[in-house]
Amino acid sequence: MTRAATHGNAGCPMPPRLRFAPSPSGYLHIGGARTALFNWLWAKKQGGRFVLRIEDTDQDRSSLESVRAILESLRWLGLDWDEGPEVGGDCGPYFQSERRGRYRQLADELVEAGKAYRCYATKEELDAARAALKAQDPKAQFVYPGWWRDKGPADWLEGRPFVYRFRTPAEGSARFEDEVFGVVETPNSAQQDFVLMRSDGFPLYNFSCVADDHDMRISLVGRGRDHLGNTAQQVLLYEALGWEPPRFAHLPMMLSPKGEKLSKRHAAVGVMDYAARGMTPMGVLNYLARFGWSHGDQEIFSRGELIEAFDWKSCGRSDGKFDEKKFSDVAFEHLKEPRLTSDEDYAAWVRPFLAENGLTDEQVPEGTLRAALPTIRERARTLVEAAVALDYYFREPPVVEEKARSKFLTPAHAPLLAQLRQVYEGAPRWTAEALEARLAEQGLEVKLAAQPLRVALTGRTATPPIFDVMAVLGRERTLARLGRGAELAAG
RNA sequence: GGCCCCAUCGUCUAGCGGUUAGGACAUCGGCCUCUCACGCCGGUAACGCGGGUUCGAUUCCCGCUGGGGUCACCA
Repeated sequence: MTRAATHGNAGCPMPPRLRFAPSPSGYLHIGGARTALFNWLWAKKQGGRFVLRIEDTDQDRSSLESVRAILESLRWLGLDWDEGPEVGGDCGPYFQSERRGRYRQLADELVEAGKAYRCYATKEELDAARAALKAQDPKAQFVYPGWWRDKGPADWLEGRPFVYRFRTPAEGSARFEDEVFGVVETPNSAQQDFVLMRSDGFPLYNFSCVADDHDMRISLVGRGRDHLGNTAQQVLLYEALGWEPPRFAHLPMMLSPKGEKLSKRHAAVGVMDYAARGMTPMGVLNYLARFGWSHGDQEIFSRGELIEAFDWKSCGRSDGKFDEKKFSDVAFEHLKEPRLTSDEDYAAWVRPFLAENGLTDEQVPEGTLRAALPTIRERARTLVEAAVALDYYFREPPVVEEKARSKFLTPAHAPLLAQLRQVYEGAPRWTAEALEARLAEQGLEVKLAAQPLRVALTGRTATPPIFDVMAVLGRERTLARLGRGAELAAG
């Protein structure tokens, strides 16, 4: 039994509950996807539950459109959630905007217990104080002066808007043991009386996060290191509310190649951008998994292997830089290996890209597609490239590149092409080996015949081994294309 | 600036006191070859600096430097 599997005061082993809690203020980017992945992996490995919660407490930045985009990305990645939007669960609602009553109730309880207080200072007053301080000392850091810290109900300005502030203990410190970073301790003196709820009744992150993680019985919170500092405040809140905190696991951050915080400015960072580029979900997941986590020297993992091998203890602690080349290579590895992407899955993944190029499903028989895949797997780094590589197998007639034609389909090649057509018309067996052998039997050299043959059959100078191509095309289409090639060559 | 975190090839990383410091990507040679790829073989390339501890530090401790995060009525 692992520590993480133990939760609750009875010490009885319970399946862990993990969560991913994005704020719907844009699409899902790869950093967020990695956070979701690690939590998902641990839930799968431990037989726990993976909860999806939408942190839409910032009205200005949240949108339903973003919620849809995030759900779409998670589904594409195959990171299914056991509880959350569209699937429900016992701990709902899973949108924070629908849980405001609970936050208000908890905030009032904290006030009653003397752990929080109402602060009637207006934004204007605060801004003025901030400005005054800056005027005196531009480098000074403004902290809330505590105007309402020691006041009580008798001082409340009924009818006026107010925020709830946490009464941070003057002494002591917040301490927790992170699964990745170990013991982290922050003195309370470094903390000011932070706001719990805004005057419009919406909670702030640190408050709603604690309330929901508790109410949703989350046993381990895995998130980015940018939240490491927030954890101290949250630990203080758990103490004030008399709750046992969950375990925490912070992940080192994924930075841009230049070492800056990753953002839209750095090429593609959205999960669906990579889907559009023709990567598979596992290609993306594999790269993300190996970022800040390792398992000996193993680089490539299937979904099952990832679940089997994942462990918070094997996560690193230092931030890393995103590397497009490595990402591309990992994604390629997944396309190349039938062990990682079966022919069946590959066919299903590549069809939309073929369709994008104007090849309808009727033009792409499943049997031919499956037969063609082994010939292009090691030649296509993405599904976009795969669709290009597969094109001539299905397009009738195939597109003939001008440079290829002018080099290998000239009048001088016409007799050879005509001869090749005859040679293969009489071929008794139609397998790659037999087709290659037939050439020598008829006194023709592979070296001399290959390129004209290739261009006549595919319209290109670079393709899989030409006899493999012929085997996939079949006798009828091969002979037809040879005939057409001979005609083109003759002019 | 306060608080917190981090530090091995260009990049992702292995290493958990004694290793010729390993792997992967990238890069540079070569081999294979009907083209293009794949694959294979080989090369270049790293422990930030200074103190300790120790018979011995990449590894443990301290300082420095460097990088990052966070200090909102954002998350």
